[in-house]
Amino acid sequence: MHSSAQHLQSVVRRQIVTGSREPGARISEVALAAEFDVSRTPARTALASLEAEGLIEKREGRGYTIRSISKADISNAIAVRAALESLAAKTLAETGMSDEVEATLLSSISTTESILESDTPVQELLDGYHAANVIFHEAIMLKCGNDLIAHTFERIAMLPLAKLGSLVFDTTNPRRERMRLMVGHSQHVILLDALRQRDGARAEAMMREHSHATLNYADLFVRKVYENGTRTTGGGKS
Amino acid sequence: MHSSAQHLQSVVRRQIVTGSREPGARISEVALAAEFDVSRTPARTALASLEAEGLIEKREGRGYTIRSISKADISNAIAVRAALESLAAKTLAETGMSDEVEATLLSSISTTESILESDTPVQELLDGYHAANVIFHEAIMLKCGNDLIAHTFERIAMLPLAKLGSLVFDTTNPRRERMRLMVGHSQHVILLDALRQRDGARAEAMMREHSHATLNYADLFVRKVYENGTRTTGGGKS
DNA sequence: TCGCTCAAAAATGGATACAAAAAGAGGCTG
DNA sequence: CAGCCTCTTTTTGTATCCATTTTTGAGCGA
Repeated sequence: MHSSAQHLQSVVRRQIVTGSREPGARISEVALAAEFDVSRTPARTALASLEAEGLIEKREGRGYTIRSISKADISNAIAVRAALESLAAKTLAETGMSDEVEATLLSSISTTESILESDTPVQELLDGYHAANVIFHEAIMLKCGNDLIAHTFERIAMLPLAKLGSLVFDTTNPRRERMRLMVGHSQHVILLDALRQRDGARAEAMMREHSHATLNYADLFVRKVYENGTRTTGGGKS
Repeated sequence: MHSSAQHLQSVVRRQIVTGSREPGARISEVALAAEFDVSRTPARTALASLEAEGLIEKREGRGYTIRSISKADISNAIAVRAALESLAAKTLAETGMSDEVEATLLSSISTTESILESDTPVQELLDGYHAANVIFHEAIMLKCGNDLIAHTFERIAMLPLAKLGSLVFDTTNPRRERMRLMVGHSQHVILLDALRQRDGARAEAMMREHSHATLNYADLFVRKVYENGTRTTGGGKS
């Protein structure tokens, strides 16, 4: 089922977000085609798609170059995601969520609650929370009633750290991580309550705060990464 | 300098937004290629780009279909645009605008002010205001310091009525139109003031209100269009 | 030694040919 | 008469070839 072009796109995307491909490096159709032993056609398709995702840039007549992600890019991506997500929360609250969405959110919250209450090791804690977190946020973004939000989000989702799947963790400080996750969990609870009461303003404000926390944390994290080289976990399933 | 693919994309885009192409109709690569007497390669590129813009949808194994734009789609697009634009205003206020941006905004405001004070005919009034309005909003969106906002906006800008160039006017009621434009102008003035004072919260709130007015008006307009068939002006330069 | 020009090589955009897969229509069989 | 199977047509995905444009490098001249 995977066409050659989609396979290329997937592989190169992973190479870019994991840093296998140096930012600023150039990719040409011919080079990519030769590297994967396919013709230029799927290579061209893949590069066009990656450009639409914002991972590479097209230089007129000079091929594509890997975008180098700066601290500002990360902050920008989180800010945009926060704006979209708070709009989604507001919309969903005002239009009312379906029983299905409510069940999904509730299930996610139950999961994170039981995970946080248990005494699991850090890595397992992070993975479990991460999975439930993705479910929670995707349910809101994708089922909020404004399809354009989901559409827009998917277009920019591949930018590192903006993607839901790219939440960053500082495994060197388990206690603090656990606390941070508990705060996030409590915000999920409040969000669900606001959605149930169809309180658009409250849902919007809560989601905004929730995203803002992520931004603050990412900012701190980025500073560490750029200065000390701290590692990340909770990686990039697409 | 326009490549064949870009030309196709531009033409078909116009056909779609002007309604030349029936919503729901199918477009295949071969049909499009034959129609414009080009090969399938640029046709494929153009269709892929149009799909990224959200104007057409890809049905697996069944070609592309023209998306039919509903009232909800228009509201959704305006809501997303409002969220992005208020974020842009906030960002620009907090980071501080360059002298160049300030000059642009001031120039736009001067233009709309002189237009509104003069006694020009309706059509000329609308065209003049429209042009200045586009300059004002684009200056904020594109120069706010968050390039992802501009990038994101460009990806969704083609949805009818969400595009800056697609502001709608009800030419059957000139007095009311003039009043509406004056309100918009006054909001521009306030926005510039907030930006100058680097008051992010005020700039954000004002832009939100400004966009909200557009949404309300568009909602009213859409109702008319769908029920009475009122016409539009101020049309779609791309 | 520096700069200019011209040529060659490479890269992109477009055209076409080929294969595979899927949808539709029509006939065949139970 | 209905359901299924098959053949045809349509459509997509991929490979390759051609042309145009750009870049780079070498050589020559001042």
